[in-house]
Amino acid sequence: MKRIDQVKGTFDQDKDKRRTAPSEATVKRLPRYSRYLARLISGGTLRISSSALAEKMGVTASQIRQDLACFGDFGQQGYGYNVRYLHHKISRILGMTAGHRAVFVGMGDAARALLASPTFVRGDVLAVAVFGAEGVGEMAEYEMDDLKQVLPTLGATLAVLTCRQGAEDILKTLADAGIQGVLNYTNTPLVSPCGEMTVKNVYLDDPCLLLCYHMEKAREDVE
Amino acid sequence: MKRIDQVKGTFDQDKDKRRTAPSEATVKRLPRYSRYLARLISGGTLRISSSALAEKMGVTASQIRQDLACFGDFGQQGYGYNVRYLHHKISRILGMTAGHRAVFVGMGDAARALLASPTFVRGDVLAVAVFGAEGVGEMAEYEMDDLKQVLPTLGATLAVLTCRQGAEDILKTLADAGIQGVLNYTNTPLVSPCGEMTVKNVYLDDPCLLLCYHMEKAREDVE
DNA sequence: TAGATTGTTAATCGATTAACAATC
DNA sequence: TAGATTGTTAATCGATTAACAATC
Repeated sequence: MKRIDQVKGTFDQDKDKRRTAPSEATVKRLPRYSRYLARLISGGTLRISSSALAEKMGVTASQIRQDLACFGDFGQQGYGYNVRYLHHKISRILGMTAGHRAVFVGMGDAARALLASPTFVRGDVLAVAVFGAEGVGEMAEYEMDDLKQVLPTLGATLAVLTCRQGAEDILKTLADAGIQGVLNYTNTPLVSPCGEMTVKNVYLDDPCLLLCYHMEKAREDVE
Repeated sequence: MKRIDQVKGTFDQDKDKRRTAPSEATVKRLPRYSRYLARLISGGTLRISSSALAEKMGVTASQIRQDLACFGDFGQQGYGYNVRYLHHKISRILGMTAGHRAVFVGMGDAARALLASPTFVRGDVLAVAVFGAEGVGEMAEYEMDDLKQVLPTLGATLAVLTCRQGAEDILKTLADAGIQGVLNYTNTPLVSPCGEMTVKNVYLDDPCLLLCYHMEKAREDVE
């Protein structure tokens, strides 16, 4: 990476400018920005300043600008940010324009809930098939045993796991088939078996635990 | 707080020792620690050192000790931490011993998934009733219209929202009935109407968006 | 042009890590 | 006692905020 830039020399310096790499904290804020911008779009708002956005997001204007500047120059001095353009850019950064196709292994409640979320309803990620359970909507349905055979034909990039058992074996099969991302709602924490695959373990009661902590604290603060 | 301590003077200094307040980052790690400790308990492990725990959690031993030291002295020099004791302490910190009772407003897929999570299965939080939908397990069922009337009789501390509409009005009713915490799985972001209530908006597709971002990045890193 | 607001640099703040005395 | 490992203090690192020149 460094070497390529050195070869390119100063010529590309202004186009392909060196930016500070986004921190994980920055990345985690992007979905919230994206959601709010989507609201603004449906509300017909055309432009927004970093300070207006900051107020709505409960952060500082500086932080908004810093966060966005990691990825590019999306705004315009004296004007602010074009809502549609910014939303589009963030969608792109979040990989929502990559044409992801998802397969579901099992169809637990978490999977159903995910299918009802904006990302799937809008079709940013497309649900193409389900294995070992009844599908929802237009998804193709397959037996669990057909996973290995059918998977390579689906052009899927990510998988959603809500199966009751065998998650480890299934993960291996998914990796072999070139699946690049796995959302694991199973109670078995999984570790990616190879560098080409990213695995995210989701713990549905986490928000509940954090809520309870904050409730506890709120009570203490009163005392 | 400060004034009370000043009145107490140095007498209580060692008992009620001044600790650094836990950061939000620290709090967010607690559920993971708790989950892993629960696993160790069922596996029969009696003690664990900060360095062993750190390795499993993918953090440093320093961080483990700092995180825990915010809340108390849970370990013992030369020994490490007693697994059961530490798990119990973290449960307590996370408010899991507070006897929380939850009511469900609606019974969407997210609510169902939550009911199947360890927190509810273990009974750390008790599901007592559902309004406007069919219940699961032992929950009492009520019409949505009965919310205002029945709520005060249930002794509920928190509410889980998966209703299709009217979330804002319902929130008001919940607040009036003294509900202290709300998990909102609705697509309408909610803001707490009063200081006694903590509201947590949950966005189910967030993990999916972050996964897609990391997939994108993983691909770029290869190039 | 004047006003507004960005992208960016420097200053501050907070969180993580390293180191070590205390002590089981 | 010797070895292990904590709780804690100091050093480092990174993220947030403030400030401002660039510029639309």
